[in-house]
Amino acid sequence: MSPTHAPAGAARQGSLRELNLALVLGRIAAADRPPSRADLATATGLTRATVSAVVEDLLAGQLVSEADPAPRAGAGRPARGLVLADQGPAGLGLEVNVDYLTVCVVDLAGQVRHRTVHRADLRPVAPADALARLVHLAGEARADAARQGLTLAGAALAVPGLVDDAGLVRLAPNLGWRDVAVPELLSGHPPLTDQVPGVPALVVDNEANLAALGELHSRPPGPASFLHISGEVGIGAGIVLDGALFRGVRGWSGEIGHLPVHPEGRPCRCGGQGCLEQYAGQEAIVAGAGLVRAELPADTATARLAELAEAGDPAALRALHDAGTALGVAVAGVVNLLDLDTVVLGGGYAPLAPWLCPPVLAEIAARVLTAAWSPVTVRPSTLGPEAAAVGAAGSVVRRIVARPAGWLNRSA
Amino acid sequence: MSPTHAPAGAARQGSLRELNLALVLGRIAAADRPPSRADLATATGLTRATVSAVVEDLLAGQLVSEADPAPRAGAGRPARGLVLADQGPAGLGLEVNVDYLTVCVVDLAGQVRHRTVHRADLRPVAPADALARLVHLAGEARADAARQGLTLAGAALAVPGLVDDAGLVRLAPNLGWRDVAVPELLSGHPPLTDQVPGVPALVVDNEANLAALGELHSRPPGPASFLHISGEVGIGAGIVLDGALFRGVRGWSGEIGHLPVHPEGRPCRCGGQGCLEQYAGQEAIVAGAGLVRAELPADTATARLAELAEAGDPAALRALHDAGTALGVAVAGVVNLLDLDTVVLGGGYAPLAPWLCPPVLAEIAARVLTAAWSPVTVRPSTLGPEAAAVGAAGSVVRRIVARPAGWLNRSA
DNA sequence: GCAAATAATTCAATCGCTGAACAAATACCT
DNA sequence: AGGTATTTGTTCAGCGATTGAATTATTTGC
Repeated sequence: MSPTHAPAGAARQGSLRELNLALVLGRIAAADRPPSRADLATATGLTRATVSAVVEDLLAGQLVSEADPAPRAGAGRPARGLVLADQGPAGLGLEVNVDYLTVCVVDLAGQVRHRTVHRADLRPVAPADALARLVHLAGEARADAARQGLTLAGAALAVPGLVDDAGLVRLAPNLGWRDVAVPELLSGHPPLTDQVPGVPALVVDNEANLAALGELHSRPPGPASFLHISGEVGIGAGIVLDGALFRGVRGWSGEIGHLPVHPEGRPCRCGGQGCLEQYAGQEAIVAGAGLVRAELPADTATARLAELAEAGDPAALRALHDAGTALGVAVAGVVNLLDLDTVVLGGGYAPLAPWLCPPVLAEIAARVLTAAWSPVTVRPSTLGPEAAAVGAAGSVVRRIVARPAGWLNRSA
Repeated sequence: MSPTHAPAGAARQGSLRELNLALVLGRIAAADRPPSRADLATATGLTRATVSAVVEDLLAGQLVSEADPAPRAGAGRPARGLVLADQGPAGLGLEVNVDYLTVCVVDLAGQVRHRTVHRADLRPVAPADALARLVHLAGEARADAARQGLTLAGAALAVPGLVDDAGLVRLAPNLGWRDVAVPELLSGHPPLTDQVPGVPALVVDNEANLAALGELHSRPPGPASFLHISGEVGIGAGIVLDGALFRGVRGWSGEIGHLPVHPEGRPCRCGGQGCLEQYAGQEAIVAGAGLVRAELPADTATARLAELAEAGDPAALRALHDAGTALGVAVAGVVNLLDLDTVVLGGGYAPLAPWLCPPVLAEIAARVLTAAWSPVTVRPSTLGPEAAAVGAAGSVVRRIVARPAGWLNRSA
């Protein structure tokens, strides 16, 4: 079952065009300046004739459009720049979290073209009702997208929990969800998006995974391999290796919160002992800072911590240092194992990064075998709290960019 | 820098044939019975005409050969079975370790066609001299291969240490090597193998990585994602994800030996504290069992431990249990992070597996969040102590199977 | 206003896959 | 024993996609 990089299927005549469509479109997407057909020809190694034919297909399919001629020095016929279309396919990103619902639409270029955040405590809400609200918001988003000339080609939903390949949410502890079959609950509602071959109608994935994807495709493009840690009540990690999210054998990778950092330490609700979550989770930091969590709305806990730390509160500083140290121990292990050079602190960790990074870096320096030769960067996420929803929508459009043939053949 | 799965280069006319050569050859390699051209056509989705043309190329290039017609029930013209050629390209595998040198030749089918083990204490030998001995053994291997109709198409060298992309051994502590530029030291010697386009003349890699590759390609084929742990004096891991070795950003992945298992515990020679190696490395087990390591040749320490454990020696059993527990803590963290379902104990751990597996499994059961839904298998390596050399040679032939066009175009 | 330069398109040639017809070789049936 | 059904493998015209050279298009510099 492991042909080791052998091509997936038969290479027929049409595969050539599919590959070159993806190649050319990928170059247009990756370029920092609208390239001309001639630029693309030299960049890809194809002839200008082929590039022209490929671009014609892409133009007809509303995947790219011609930009105004970029000013260029020297003689010669001016080039016509090609950019990703701002009309055409777009991705729908959804997120259910403890205290908000988010819906957003991202176009091919990665621009957020629509965004709704609906604040509400979702814990007492039944999953079916929460999803119904989401469907309503998604309907509005779709209408707004249509007004802007965008077609929703697929959707992705971020959930703070363990998700199955089939979209079954096995366990989302902080949301109180257990064995929630999302596709099934959605089957009574109108479809969220149009149907496009090669693009799944709805992908359900872990919030941390999708946030990592958002980071991967943010501008400027991040590194191809990194660890993205979302610190909320639980701690999740998205692992991006060689430009692709690594989901694990069953799609449950990234449970860094249950990495043992003190094997004989505090018992954890997972049944283990000394898990990272017990030392660097939101509750642990809040308690360490002497705050009473019950008095704080969940979404303001980290803001309050940042305030206190900013003001020099010793208990808060101490709590953040301890959490950073525990996090650093776990991260050092991961870096030793995977040889990553970048760690991104996201979610609730992002605003606390100024206080978390130093102890994390200290542990890395002390514990990573190769730290002397290859420095490890630890930095906060560049995306805001909606990273997961944006990453979800982005994963849809990245799929179209990576394999545009499906979109182009949608009506045929 | 992250085109996210975009094809590497331009898809020209010839790419089609290259892809289909790889597709068909991969099927032949993966089949458990010699397939006919018709079988391949249905399996790949290509037409029989195309398969015939592709197979003709493969036959001409000595990559496959026709087997005697396999007996088949029913009417019809008998099929001609296709098997990987036992003459043609082969891979050269080399290993330098503390107390032996190994050279072996593996053919396309994965059969070991030549093997030499040269026992000697390599620690007092200068790297250049050790490599010179290896070159001599490789020359004999090449001659033997030629007598068997095999052409060496590339070589891979396993080293117990951190290796650079360029073949620079940064650090091999137990061997006493530091910044050894292997390709440079070899440049004065005659070439180890023939030159084949697309196959590097010599790959230098970590022993644990290559042992994991050996496991991946062993018969019967293992899972596509697993963790292979080589327990020697140091502890190294090879991480195989989706059928490919994950080498990390700089090629230094797998340093599981320095995963912190007791962050405030015993100091480690890496500068950290409480690294796994201090609790589950060979020295720790030997000391825990009350043995004096200096009195044992390095290569007999594990054999002696296994003897004692077999005999029920309490100190040995206790030492193995403690080591297994520490190993289990580390493995549980890795499984939580990567969601792997198989862990292979190799190297010095293989003979000790009967005593190590139970505590490892116990820690996994207690600490892995998803253990209830997805059992994790922990088993000893099926390959012997020469796993790394065999894996090294195998990596060469797998590369040819994965991209046969290079071999076929070698003379053109 | 003309030549040089660069961009993009057109077109015959070529390569490799497809699909159908055909040839080859065996088992089953009468 | 002979004929038919069945399956394997090959041959060949057709076609889609890329190539490379020639051609057209559009601008700068002299």
